[in-house]
Amino acid sequence: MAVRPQGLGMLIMNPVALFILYTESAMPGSVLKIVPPSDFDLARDVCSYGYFVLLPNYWDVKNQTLSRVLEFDQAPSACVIDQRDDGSLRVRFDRRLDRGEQASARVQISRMLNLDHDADDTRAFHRVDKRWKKSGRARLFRSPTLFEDVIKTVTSCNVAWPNTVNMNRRLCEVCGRKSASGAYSFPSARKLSRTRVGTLRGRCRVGYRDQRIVDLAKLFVKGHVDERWLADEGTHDDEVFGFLVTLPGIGPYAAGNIMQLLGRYSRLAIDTETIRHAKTVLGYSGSDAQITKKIRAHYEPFGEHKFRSYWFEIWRFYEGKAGPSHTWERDQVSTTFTAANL
DNA sequence: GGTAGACCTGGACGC
DNA sequence: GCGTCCAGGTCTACC
Repeated sequence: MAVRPQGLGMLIMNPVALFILYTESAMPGSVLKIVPPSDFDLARDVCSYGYFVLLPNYWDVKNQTLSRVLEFDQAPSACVIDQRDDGSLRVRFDRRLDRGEQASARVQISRMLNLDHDADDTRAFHRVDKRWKKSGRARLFRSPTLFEDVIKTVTSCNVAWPNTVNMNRRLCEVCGRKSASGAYSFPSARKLSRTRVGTLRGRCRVGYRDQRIVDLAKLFVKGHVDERWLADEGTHDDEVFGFLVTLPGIGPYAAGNIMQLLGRYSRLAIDTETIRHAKTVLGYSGSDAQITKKIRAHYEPFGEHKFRSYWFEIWRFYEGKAGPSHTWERDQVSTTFTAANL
């Protein structure tokens, strides 16, 4: 990959740019090759959900690569992921990984890119909703860990999108660990379980979410959130939803969103954005309660896939306003992401 | 079961 | 530059 010249001023102003230049000009670390399912498309499948613009994720529009820092027991490591002409993924790290770390990296990347979701899953979705067959959309981007997905969801509740962007940036900068290339990881559950609520409020600006984030982290550390059970096909969606709403800071919207991040698409995550979508795109009117009822009826035919049908409708609306999502510059998207701003 | 108000931040707005 | 208002989902108290 070619080294792209960048000004020193940009490096000073933008630590992510520093990371990109470093990783593209000198990759002293491990390189992994991952063979994804045949229908996987890095640009389309990364740029499919808003979390791809939240730190520590960084989508490099020019190079069409995903960069971020992954957490390992000993030390974090930054990586850059690109897709080769043969469809395989190349993952370059900023330091050498031992065998255990390489195995962990594969698990984290597989979760993040939804690589367990194979072509059969895609076909099943497209049989129910043919609108996305041509584009191939079926996967939704997520985090390397369920914990990060849960915290990102909590930081997206009751705030405008720019605040969510800032909270995640500060969580990484204040509580994350620095990689060899200078970029920060997303803080682990263990780290946040030991972080003072005053730090979260004062430095990360998470507001009243401070205690809830610490409590959530403690639940993860103590093993009270069993991802294996939550992701198990034998566990009914109602059981998962019922458990999630017992977690601090998780209400009906957040639980519905976490369910899709677990690969369970049978429920909607209805928020003000959904209502806006229903009014402006679907043409519904009435009180919020009436509109919510219409929304549920509208997506009911999509059954087990209804969240994806709903989400890709919203995503198409955003792309209609702002262009293809793989061309969205993070700083631009940080301030103009919701339909209210588009 | 339904509803009202508090929680907290940051942007928009008026002065 | 300052003060005020508002949006956003969850939680708690109350009816």
